[in-house]
Amino acid sequence: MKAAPRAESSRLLASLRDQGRRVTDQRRVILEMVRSTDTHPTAERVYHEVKKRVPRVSLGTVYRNLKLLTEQGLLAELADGHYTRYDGKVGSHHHFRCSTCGRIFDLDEPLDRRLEERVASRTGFEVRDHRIEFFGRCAACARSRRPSRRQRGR
Amino acid sequence: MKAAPRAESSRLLASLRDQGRRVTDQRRVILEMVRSTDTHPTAERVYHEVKKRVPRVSLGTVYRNLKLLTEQGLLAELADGHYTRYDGKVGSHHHFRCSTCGRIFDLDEPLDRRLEERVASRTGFEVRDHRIEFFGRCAACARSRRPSRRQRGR
DNA sequence: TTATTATTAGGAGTGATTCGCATTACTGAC
DNA sequence: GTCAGTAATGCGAATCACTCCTAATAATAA
Repeated sequence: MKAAPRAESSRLLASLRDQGRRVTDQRRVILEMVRSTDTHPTAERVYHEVKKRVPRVSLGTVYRNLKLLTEQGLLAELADGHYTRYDGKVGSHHHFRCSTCGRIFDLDEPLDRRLEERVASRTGFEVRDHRIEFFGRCAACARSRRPSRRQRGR
Repeated sequence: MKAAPRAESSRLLASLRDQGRRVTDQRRVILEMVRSTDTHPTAERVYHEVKKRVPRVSLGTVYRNLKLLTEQGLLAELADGHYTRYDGKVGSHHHFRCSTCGRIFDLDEPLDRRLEERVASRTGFEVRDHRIEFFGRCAACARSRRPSRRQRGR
């Protein structure tokens, strides 16, 4: 887990306080945890990580706060079949999903807004955003011919 | 529901038979139902539609067959938060998701394979496919300012 | 410090999906 | 056509991610 962008997280949490919400340890640590990694963790995984710093935290609290933080735009959700994954990187970006090990990688491929305009003019829809999901095998899995680490794990 | 592409479905089911699976009414009707619509139905919705033609069908059978047909590549799955949706259009194509009414529309925007090559060369991953998801409001919802039909429905 | 009230822990509840198993019904061999 | 073998079904029970309820706790404002 990379160094947590604490200052940035504090600023974000301050915006919560302005809306009458409170800043608890649980809430702060959950936000920092998700923002400090690019592994798109599930709620269960966030729970286990947060528990290391806040041992009394409950799973329900993790779910509740992930939901709240997502609603507030501080986190993003990623539907992944059985689980919901959370993404600390809130701005538009693309993903690569390894079909062997199941990991999801961030890509820094630039967004092409012209795509949105084209779809908008062809369909008459209001297009606000788009996201590309690439599929295949990540470098590690391609090399080993076996799932490299955790298999389709959380 | 559009006219079902029966002949085509039969051909697909024949490929199942070659693998030692059997072609039952339930299986055939489920495949035809999903392939005959572009509404990306949930299992529950498939169940209700199929029941009209095969009244004794059970929900478990619908789930079992949707899964099987997906594994055989005759259908595709679409993770949609709470539900799994099914797509009878198996080839690569893009989607537009209306954030007001929740409907998912097929787009005929062409695939740009150069994107895949670019990601592959930048990351060292084996890129096999990609899919773009556009977000916004569909024409009907944009017009009415209210969810136009079923709200985030199945 | 105190009052107010959002938040929490923990457990019960929910809802989509899967599983187990007795029964049914394709299919191929005779 | 009959029969054996076995895939598939129906139905209820089980699973599992997630949400909800409630009494207890703790952040905040005065």
